[in-house]
Amino acid sequence: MTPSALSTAIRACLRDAVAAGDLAVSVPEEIRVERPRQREHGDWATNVALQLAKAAGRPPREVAELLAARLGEVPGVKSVDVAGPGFVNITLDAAAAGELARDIVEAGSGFGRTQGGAGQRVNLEFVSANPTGPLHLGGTRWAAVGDSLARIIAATGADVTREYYFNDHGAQIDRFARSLLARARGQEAPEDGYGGQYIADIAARVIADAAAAGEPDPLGLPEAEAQEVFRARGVDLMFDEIKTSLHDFGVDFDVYFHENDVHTSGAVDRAVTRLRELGHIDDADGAVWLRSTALGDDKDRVIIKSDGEAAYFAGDLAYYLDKRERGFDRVVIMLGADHHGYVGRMMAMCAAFGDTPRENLEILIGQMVNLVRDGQPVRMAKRAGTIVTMEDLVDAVGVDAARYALARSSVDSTIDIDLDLLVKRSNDNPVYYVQYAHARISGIVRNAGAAGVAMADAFDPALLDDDTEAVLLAALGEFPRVIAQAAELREPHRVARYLEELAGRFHKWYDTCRVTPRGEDPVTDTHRTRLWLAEATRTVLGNGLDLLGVSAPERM
RNA sequence: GCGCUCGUAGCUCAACGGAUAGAGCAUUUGACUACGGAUCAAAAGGUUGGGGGUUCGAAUCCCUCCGAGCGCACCA
Repeated sequence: MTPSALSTAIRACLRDAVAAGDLAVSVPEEIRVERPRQREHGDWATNVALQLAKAAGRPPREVAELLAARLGEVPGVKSVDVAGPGFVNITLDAAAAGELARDIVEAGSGFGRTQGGAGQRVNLEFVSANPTGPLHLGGTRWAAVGDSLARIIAATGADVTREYYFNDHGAQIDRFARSLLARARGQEAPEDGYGGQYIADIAARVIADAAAAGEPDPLGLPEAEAQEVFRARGVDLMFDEIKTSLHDFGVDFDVYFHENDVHTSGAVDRAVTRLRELGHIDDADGAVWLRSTALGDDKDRVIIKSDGEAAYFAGDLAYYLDKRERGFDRVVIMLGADHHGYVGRMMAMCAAFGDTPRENLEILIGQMVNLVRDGQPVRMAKRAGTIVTMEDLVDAVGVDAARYALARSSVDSTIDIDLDLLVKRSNDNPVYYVQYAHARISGIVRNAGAAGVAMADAFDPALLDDDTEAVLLAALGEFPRVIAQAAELREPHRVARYLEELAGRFHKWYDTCRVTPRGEDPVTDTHRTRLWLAEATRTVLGNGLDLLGVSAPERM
């Protein structure tokens, strides 16, 4: 019996109680069924009695008793207990619980997918790092978390587009170009420019590419033209490098949106016109302003500067409108904590367009990644060239370990990465624990074939009566809800944490229950049925790892 | 000064407002005739930064103080 089936049964019991006049409350639409922390409390528990007690005007325990009496009659329910202030603890028949193993195997890669997000069109923007240098650890975190989140939201039936806002317009790109040019001439990076080996590499490639194409040496051009060559070619090379790094990291975007486009296409003008019609524009001091204070922002924002140039924020306006016009009803943007100051104006903009903040536009703020060496924080600086890049991290621990380590923590917490420690003791990463469980089951399945244990010969869920099996089955049954919750809360780390727990349940079960007979012992239906459970576990581990963009190895 | 985010075991981190706050690493002790020991069993480790409040119940919500990070441009 699945948690959702149990939840439905509980609702039916409560309605019966109301119909019989035993209880005077309105039955909630959704009843939470959760796994108790303590195993002794049964397979599942609900606190619905505690929640209904006040409305019913009865002590919680009395409501719980009413529910327990009816629930005990439901087929598949073995026993029901009332505990503590009014929790209802439920234990299922082994057979009813064990059916889940077959359901999972039959659902295969589809197990865990739901339809709660069906019909939603979600645009998820993440990374969006400027093409002035390679991706650093912060961008790497958003790549891992954002891509996983995209997979998770898609698993709830929503249509998800991954998008990268490519900032190829403005002053920092000019600084990047000047830095390249300076390096190509053998000079120091400008005061406000960028340093590091990659600048030298790219500068050299710009010159080499020009020579290969039979173009004049950029260094021989007049200053402005030379800088333009280094700007255009340098940005392209840098961006290709970023794309390649992301691809190697298992992250591919559906749309790379160029900031330049909103400025050249007239999109900014259209957005301003629209806002003017809606009455949110002020003209003052020769500039055009969004009157965002009226919509909750700290201060009004300049859109068009008094020199006639569009402010950076103008691009945001046009870009948001563009996403909405492309049909996305949910625009989600992941930003680092250093950009949290944008939230106010972005939400005000959303409201100005007549949309609903936090519904049509969501901004997820993630905390920073600190680089640590010998227990001491190391500051990363592009100019000094002391950045640790995505490729450094991947070189140190590999894609799987890197993605997992970054995705298993809530983005609300800053995380510390000690590269030296990771290289030395890469087995610290819990990803190996989860992957090992998957590989171990794969080994079992290989051995089972050789030992003559075949799933096709039998499936008798009542034989899954060991305590470790009840615990494992309960964990397996939670998978769809874990995904749904991770999607709803935008918290991919829940999937990782769940997998660690599931792997733990599996390892404990493995220690207690054999799938293939020992020595010359005969093959029984118990072995065959356990093979179903092993396969079900492997399915869920594999599906879960896939949501994190981590491989599920058959051997390690 | 104002604002946002955060403060949980020695370390890195979990915990829809729920029961005795949990894992991993590190430490200590067991299980190697092992379906893969990258495992399992057990011990130890906490006033959830301090103090108030809300309620059947608070790490979680509210107030306040302390501490940390990050923001507060007609820069991008």
